[in-house]
Amino acid sequence: MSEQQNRNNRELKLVQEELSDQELVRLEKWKKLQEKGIEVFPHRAEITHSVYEVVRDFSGLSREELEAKVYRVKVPGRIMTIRKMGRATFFHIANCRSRLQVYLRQDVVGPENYELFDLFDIGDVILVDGRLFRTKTDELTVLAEKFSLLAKSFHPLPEKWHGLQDVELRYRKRYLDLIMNPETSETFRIRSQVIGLIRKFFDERGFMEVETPMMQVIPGGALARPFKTFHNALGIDLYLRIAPELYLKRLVVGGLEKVYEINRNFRNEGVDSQHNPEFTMLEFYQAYIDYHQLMDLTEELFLYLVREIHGKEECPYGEHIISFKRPWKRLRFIDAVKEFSGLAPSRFDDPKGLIEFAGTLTPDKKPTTYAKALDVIFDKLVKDRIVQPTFIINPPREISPLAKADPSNRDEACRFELVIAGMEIANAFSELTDPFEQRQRFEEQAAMRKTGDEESHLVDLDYVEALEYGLPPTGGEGIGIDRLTMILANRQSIREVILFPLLKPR
RNA sequence: GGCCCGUUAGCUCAACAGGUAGAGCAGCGGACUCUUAAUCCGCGGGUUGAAGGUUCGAGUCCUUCACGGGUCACCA
Repeated sequence: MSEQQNRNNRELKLVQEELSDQELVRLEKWKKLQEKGIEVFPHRAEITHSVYEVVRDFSGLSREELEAKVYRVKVPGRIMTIRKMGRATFFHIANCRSRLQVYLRQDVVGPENYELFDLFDIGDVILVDGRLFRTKTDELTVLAEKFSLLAKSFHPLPEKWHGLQDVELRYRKRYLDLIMNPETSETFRIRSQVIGLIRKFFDERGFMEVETPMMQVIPGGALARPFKTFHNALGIDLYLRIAPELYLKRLVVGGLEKVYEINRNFRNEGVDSQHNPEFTMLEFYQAYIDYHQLMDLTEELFLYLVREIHGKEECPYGEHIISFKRPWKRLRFIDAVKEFSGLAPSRFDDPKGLIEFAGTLTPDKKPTTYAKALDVIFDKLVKDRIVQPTFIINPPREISPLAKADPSNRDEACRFELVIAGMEIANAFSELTDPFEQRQRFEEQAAMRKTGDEESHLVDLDYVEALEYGLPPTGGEGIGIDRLTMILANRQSIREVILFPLLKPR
């Protein structure tokens, strides 16, 4: 049996079992194309430009320039619109970035080829071979001399004017979202830029990019519930990492004085517009600096990103304009709470009363200590009110088990959180390097765990042992890439900056 | 997990107070060689998310379930 017959006998069955009239029509067109001996899914295409490249490289040319010289292109793209007018047809092809008009004339391609185009649909990917010109309305257009099919599309595309609006469909079939909605591909282009620029920034400063375990025996470095899995051959429980922190600091002990990692973390917690179970984190560590120097470095990094991406030192976010001009506000945690919580100053002299008040804000998990009460108040009442980039410095030591205590006030940590648009974007500290103190802090955390605090830190003696070999003074910081991208791409939900956010299967 | 909202043609949306499920785009047929949300004439397309219930009659009211969005709780 020849390959051709084989193909014709293959059952025409799409994943979706009940087909609409439009899908049946497309299957019929596919059959007709095969009968004509046309390769519906060819192996390769000889192209000279992408749609984007045509638009980028030739938009500057005038009608006269395009007439004076022949600019020939072989450009692939997906058919997005078709306007047929008898023996001439205009249509647009697109890639994820740009659109290009094509002019098809019967007298140029011949009656047979012109008729063949009737078997092509909106959504098909085709190759157009022709020369560039400008229409009388001055639109850059390819006058097609040849065209061929690169892939048949068996389903109709969403509506051309409104695009794909259904949020659930946009996430489940992200490819349709990318085809139909230019804002979506623009968002992910920004995300890619953010990550590329971060690499450039740190590489230029002599940092080494590393990868540390995603599967860990003791999930440490943050306070969150982990995902659990099992390794068959070793017969041990493993956890997907909630943070790379403790491994990166082991590397600094090993003499890698400037390291960074951009990778996924996994936290088994709720899903909302700021949380996805897997999310991307940048963590970097630099020996011999403290958290004040980290603030300077952070300002430099963000300023670099926003300049490269937006060409200025600010960007819009929702109703706001976020300005990254230096220096950013540096506000002590306790002062932030006192200033923005709306509570009378005297209430902070009554720890018991404050703990009780904080308990009313989180009835499911009431704080037990003054430090935790302040943390709750900060989260519930303060964070949302901070819009411009602000370093919240020196939070309570008790909620910072991996940070150095401030020598001038042992109750505070040498740590900051960076808040922008009400979101925690970064978290950084002068790393706790004293193995004895680290062990004691772990044990305090273990005690809290016994009293039912599931999110206290686990004791990691292997890590303490690494500290016993000597970790030099080190500044370390984590930056949430998804949230950072939300800010820079002006998107209000984390699902808008993650290509395939977690959804329940249908 | 709690509460609120949503789910109608391939897509975007209508459908009063319970009374024959509609439009635009897309599709099909026809006209049209500079159109661009092309235009003009004609046609087809629905188990109204699922299952029950109330009613003479349910897209609409009630119950349960599924998925999604918002919000609160947990977390970054």
